[in-house]
Amino acid sequence: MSYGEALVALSDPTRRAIVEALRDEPQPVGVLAGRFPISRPAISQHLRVLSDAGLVAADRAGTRRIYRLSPEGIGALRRYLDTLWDDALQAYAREAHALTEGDPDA
Amino acid sequence: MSYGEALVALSDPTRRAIVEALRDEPQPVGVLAGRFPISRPAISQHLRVLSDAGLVAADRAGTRRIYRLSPEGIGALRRYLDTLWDDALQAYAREAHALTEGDPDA
DNA sequence: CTGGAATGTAAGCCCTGACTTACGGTAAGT
DNA sequence: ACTTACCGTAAGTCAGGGCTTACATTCCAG
Repeated sequence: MSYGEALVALSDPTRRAIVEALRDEPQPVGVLAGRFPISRPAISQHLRVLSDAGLVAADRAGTRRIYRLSPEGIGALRRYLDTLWDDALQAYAREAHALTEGDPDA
Repeated sequence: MSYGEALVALSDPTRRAIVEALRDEPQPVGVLAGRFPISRPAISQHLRVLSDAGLVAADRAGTRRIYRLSPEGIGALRRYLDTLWDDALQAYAREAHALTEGDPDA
């Protein structure tokens, strides 16, 4: 049950933008920082949060660290939402049934 | 593209707990507030955020408001994560391919 | 129509977290 | 070995959001 960290990580718009940037291709921190109006350390801190949530991962290439999307955290979040989706549909179905049938409890 | 609001809404642990409580069955605000160690107005504020994100919806029953899960926001978030999942798998496949083949670019 | 129950809203406090600058550490180049 | 590039970490600042109390609103009961 680690989807909580992933949700916190993706709640920040800057971190979502970082994820969006990594959708195209893996990128080192410096290049990534160049795409945003904030400092490089701030990007590093965001990458730390995203990494802890299992949403991104880094591959070392000399002194550089190439970050890429990681299926780990994304998959966990996806599985959680799938079950939540099922429950939401059941609630919706009961609602529709109650309205058409006029049956308040069963 | 309203999954941003949903992510912000679900980033709070109390709001996630409210969603979990609503998975069992729709509940009025008062009953819902009884399950948490915070005040009732705080619950109302959380429900407001969840409602704006399309994660929950309310049905009026007299002076009560019965809240339930709503497929709207959950579905939007699910669709976004599906596409992100695909891109993450592609990145992972390229990574594995590069390692086994030793081909750094193509 | 008056009383009370159930809920949303307003104003204010306080703490978490996002950002900055400064610094430390590691790897490549000469 | 020295320098330079690239990156993570530490400490401090400041705005945003979650919580509370107080108030406004709506609906049913009598």
